Amino acid sequence: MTVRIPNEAEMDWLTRRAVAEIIPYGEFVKALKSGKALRLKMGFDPSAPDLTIGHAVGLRKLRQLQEFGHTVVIIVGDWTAQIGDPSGQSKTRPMLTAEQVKENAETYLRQFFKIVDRDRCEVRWQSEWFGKFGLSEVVRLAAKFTVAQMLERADFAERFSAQKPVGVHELLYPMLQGYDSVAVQSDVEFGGTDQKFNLMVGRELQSEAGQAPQIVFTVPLLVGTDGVKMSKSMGNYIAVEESPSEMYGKVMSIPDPMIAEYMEYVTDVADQDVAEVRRVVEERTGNPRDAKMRLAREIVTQFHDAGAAVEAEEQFVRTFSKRELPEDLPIREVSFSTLTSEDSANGDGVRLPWLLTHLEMTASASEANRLIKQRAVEIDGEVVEGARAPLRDGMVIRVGKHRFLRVVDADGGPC
RNA sequence: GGCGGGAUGGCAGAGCGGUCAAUUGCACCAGGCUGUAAACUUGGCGCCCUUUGGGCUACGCAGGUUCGAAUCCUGCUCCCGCCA
Repeated sequence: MTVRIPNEAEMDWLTRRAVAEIIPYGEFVKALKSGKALRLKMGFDPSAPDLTIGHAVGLRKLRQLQEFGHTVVIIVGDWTAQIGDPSGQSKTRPMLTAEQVKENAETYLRQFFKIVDRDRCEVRWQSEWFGKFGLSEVVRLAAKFTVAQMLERADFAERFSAQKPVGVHELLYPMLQGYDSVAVQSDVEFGGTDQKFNLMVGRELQSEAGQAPQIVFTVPLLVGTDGVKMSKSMGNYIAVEESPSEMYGKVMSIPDPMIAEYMEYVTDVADQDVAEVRRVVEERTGNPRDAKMRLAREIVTQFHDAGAAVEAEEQFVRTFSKRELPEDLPIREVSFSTLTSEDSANGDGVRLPWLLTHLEMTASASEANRLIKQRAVEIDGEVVEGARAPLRDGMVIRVGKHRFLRVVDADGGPC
């Protein structure tokens, strides 16, 4: 496999766009110019299987470097997953079983290879080396660090001074991750800015082991769709496997000040254009919505394709701007006669709260009741007033802005 | 090992014998306004029902005191801190 040396513009793109920090910067530039195939390490915890476009920031960088002939080494953190990465966590995570880890890892890799080129990637499991580790090795590894060093980590220090628990096993996390670098002989390790400490530990252990210390490459963290840190638990993320229309819609819901940032980090939109968008948003010289629509198209195109992006946009305009029904209205077939008998319907039809809950459009009948009272439920375009409504084959129920359903009679006709 | 503090709805955090399905903030949902932005504003936010009402289940777990307990007592479980 031949390595191509980036020209000046490419070098600039590689080392500046969507980059937080490269330590040491000079080494990295030198390494890219050396013509040597680099081993680009990235680890992941198979604890949270959904990849988000936040992860895509780093993965895109890996992909770009693959195009120049470098090799990605992805580490499946099957041991560290059992600890749970303490980075940015306010509390310790529950440990996972071996089966869960395996399953999660598969899911993760499937998504990972949507961005990263599988042919120029090496998949390594931590158990390859940690499986053979004995207590003496663990002690030897731990002996290389002091408690004070570990407490340099911002999140450990914060938790410690806030009198929140810090598990002893958590101190092991950075060491294990660092040792991975020794095991796979990595040249560069990638991670979010919150990973900096862990990545630096790798450098330390590599020089101890007589290897050239890896270059640390951090990418910025993408904030969530609500403007705060993107995380699974907040539900404010956009998954890479999301459907085109979901993805498009979620992008449209991000706050304006984040548009330029998203563009810079997860798209290839030219720097000048990103700067222009930033200016438009700040100075309010145009409608930021247009910039956001472009961003949404770019993102959908990247994770699906251009056709899907156009379609998602049409769908979006139709449903939300024009308030019409979406084209790909979900359809639910139910037997009207069963519904009628189960609900002891009378001449006025079935009880709506019960029906909505039965159709899983609302979590409970109480919730449905509230929504009806708040005039948030429509049937065939009419706001629902009463508690009962007649069934009609093909009726369209809408709850709030986002929930739609076309109900079709499974009995095949009026009952 | 000793001493002390605590466990309340998604989170934070009030309540300390009845008026508590439980103050408040955040998060969330819905209506209005809009660009599914922000800001603002209104309502809501345990479950079920024939819904200006009724019923059921809930304040770590198990018992007890009482006409009545999230609130008092006993035991258990778990968490946190300090000292050793």
